[in-house]
Amino acid sequence: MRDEASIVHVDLDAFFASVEQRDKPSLRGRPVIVGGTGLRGVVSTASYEARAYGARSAMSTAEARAICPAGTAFLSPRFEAYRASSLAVMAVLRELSPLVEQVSIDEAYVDLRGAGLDDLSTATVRSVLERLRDDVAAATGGLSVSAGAASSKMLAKIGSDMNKPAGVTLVEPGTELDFLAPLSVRAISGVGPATAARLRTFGVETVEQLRAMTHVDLVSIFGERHGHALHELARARDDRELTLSREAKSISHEETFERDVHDRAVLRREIERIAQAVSRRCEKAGVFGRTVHLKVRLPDFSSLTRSSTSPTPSRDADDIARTATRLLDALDLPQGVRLIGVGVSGFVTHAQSGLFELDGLDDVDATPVFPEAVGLASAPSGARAVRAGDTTDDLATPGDDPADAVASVRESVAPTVTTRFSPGTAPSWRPGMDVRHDEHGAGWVWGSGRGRVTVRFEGPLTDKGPVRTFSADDPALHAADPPSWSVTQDA
DNA sequence: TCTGGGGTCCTAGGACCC
DNA sequence: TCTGGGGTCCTAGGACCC
Repeated sequence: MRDEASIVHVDLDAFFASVEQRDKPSLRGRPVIVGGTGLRGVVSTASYEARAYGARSAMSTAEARAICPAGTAFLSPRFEAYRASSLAVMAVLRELSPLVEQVSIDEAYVDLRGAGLDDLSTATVRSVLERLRDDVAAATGGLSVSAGAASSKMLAKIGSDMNKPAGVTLVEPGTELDFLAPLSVRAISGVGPATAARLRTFGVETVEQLRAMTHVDLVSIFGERHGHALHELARARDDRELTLSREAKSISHEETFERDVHDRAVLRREIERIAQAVSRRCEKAGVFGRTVHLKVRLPDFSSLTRSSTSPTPSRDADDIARTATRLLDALDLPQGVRLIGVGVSGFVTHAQSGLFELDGLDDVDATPVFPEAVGLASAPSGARAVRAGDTTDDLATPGDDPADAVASVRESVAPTVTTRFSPGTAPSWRPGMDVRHDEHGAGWVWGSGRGRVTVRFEGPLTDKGPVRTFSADDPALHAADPPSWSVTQDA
């Protein structure tokens, strides 16, 4: 917590609806709802006229239709228009101070310590807020913002919400504890419906009451991080600085069906479509992901998530769809599906560089090598790159033993050789490489690490999942008869 | 009137390593 | 032969935010 009110939170009022009213004069003064307009749509933003009838964000559009009068406009969002206005607002903020944290399309923090002001007295800060409100209106054709200034992020945010719309609130330094005391615990960042309900069971509804709970109790009820945060924030202790830039950690897309879907062919087609959208966005962001996520929401609104991490980063739509479909196929879905979503995380900025993180170069000898093995790795500049689809023969200098070639490539550049197996024909088995669980279908063998062999199967191997690891001295690996597996090209 | 879509962060358990 | 504790990675689920 600072000793001056130099953190500002800026929040656009009824943003989406206000943009619509600005752009279409016929909507001004009328109730406007922006959001999903389908059977299962929800309200993103309700104009203040619509709020007068009880419409709220996150309410189902069906309910909003029931309570709003005839003449209410129900509009689908126009994100391009909102983004343009958002950019204009952020530019105004950056003009004031370069220290801006954009939280969402309609919200940002500004650190006035970067504004080059002569002083940070409450009088100065108040006039800065008022000018900011006018500058935003001028830059956006009349959009209205509310702003709060305080000694911390939490209090600035609470402040910006207190006098909406177009209100400016300054929490005077020194008054933080009194300001916070009578507020609902919901005012504290990180207290949502579940935490509030839990606190209510202890008779705690206000921040003042929350302060009476001990640190020990809060941590034991809510866990280390959350419990500690509650204890500190209730006392207005908040030293969070602005996060000026942030890199995306995941990219996902999901869609709710108008009616629950029971047909798996429909689900698979939807996964393909969504994977294409996710793939395009990864491309735009310049990232490749190692983990693919599948999300399924059931008709009872419960949801299932499954994920799969591969040593090989990718953003290829077919790769993503294949993995997500495999995860889907392992689910039993007798009730049908309400929503399906696909996401990617574990980003790297270059395809396949993740392999270097997967496996060190210190255990080459422990790695079984097949002449047919397909290398999947990339090399630092100057070294021989091993591409997907390379075989060990490709890696070998003519006349050399391919196994030596792979070993040398591994030593110099490629930490891992991935080999795909399928059951059937003549085995290329050797000690240390047992894949005798052939009743479970095809799998990948990672010849990785310290005398161990890791096998990842396409489907669930056991109820514990698709991975099994064998240690080098596992008797199964040294059994007399080799299992019937053969190596095939991993396209 | 039934509940969107985009994210982030945390927890807990298991596997594995040291 | 038994025992321990910390750290990392992965997975699943849940809370929260806008």
